Amino acid sequence: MEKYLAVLKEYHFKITPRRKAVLELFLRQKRYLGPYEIKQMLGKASLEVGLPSIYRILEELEGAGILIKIEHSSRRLYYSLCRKPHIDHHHFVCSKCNRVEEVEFCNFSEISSFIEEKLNAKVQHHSLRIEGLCSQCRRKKSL
Amino acid sequence: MEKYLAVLKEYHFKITPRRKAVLELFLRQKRYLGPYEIKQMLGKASLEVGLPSIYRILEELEGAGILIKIEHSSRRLYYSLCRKPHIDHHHFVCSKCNRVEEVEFCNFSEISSFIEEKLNAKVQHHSLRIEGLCSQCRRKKSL
DNA sequence: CTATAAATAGAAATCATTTCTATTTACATT
DNA sequence: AATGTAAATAGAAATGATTTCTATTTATAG
Ligand SMILES: [Mn+2]
Ligand SMILES: [Mn+2]
Ligand SMILES: [Zn+2]
Ligand SMILES: [Zn+2]
Repeated sequence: MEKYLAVLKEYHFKITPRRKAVLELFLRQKRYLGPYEIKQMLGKASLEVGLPSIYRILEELEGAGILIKIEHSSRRLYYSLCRKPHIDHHHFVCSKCNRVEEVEFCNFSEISSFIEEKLNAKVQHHSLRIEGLCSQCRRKKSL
Repeated sequence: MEKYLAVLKEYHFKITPRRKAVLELFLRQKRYLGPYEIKQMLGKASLEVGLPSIYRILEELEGAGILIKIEHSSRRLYYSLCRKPHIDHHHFVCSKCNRVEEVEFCNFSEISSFIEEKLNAKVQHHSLRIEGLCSQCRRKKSL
């Protein structure tokens, strides 16, 4: 937690109860959370936070490299703690239960240089999304 | 065109003026089009088509493998003709002008088996999005 | 030609996200 | 500790892409 508050200070963000509460939530729940879900969880802990504030805080934390965002195929936004900054964050999404897992492995350099040559473009970022059945759903399916 | 109408028949879709008009549009414009843009272009050609119809037709054509969809980071949907069915359709999106180009090259098998082992999951699909500057925007930037 | 299921238009609803503005708060500075 | 100020926030309202609903029209099989 202290580590993250320090990052916030670096970025000249004030340390507010809402920002701390959102951070704590992500530290406790080690998974992807959506804005409304976050509002509800904070509400249960008796901290009412407006949705616009939540959206803003999530964006700020993402900008500071604390959270990573995933645009789910349901077209909703989800965020989770960024365990390792400065590495690629790719995702495996279960097509059955929507669970999201991070994928670190990625051999991208070959594709990247292929594209720069073929399209004469400058590659900046890339993101890989893998869809399939997570271990749980895979098991259920075969029952 | 005949080729695509045959596919529609295969899928038991009726050949209607709207569906033909949408297909013709994609055959003429060799690029990604959004639903509203499509409505406007058809309107100029004096064929009024409701947006719900356009959304439905696009989904149907995608289901039949005629169109491919991209969920743009603007969170809007775009479609373009699928030149080669049964191959991966990955995308390069210009972060400046939003131009979309298809990327066929993809060495995915290594990542796929890594994930299946590591997560004990079953991989079904994958999509790769590369962002950067297209050749035109790259040139402008250096001017 | 007719019957019928599919396709369509248009209005309305949905709903995640964003914008706006008045009020409150963190915290740097006295 | 008190104060001033920019930043943060709530809440209401707007936005806007997409979807739903339903009455009407149409493609096409027989
Ligand atoms: Mn990567
Ligand atoms: Mn691929
Ligand atoms: Zn699952
Ligand atoms: Zn460009």
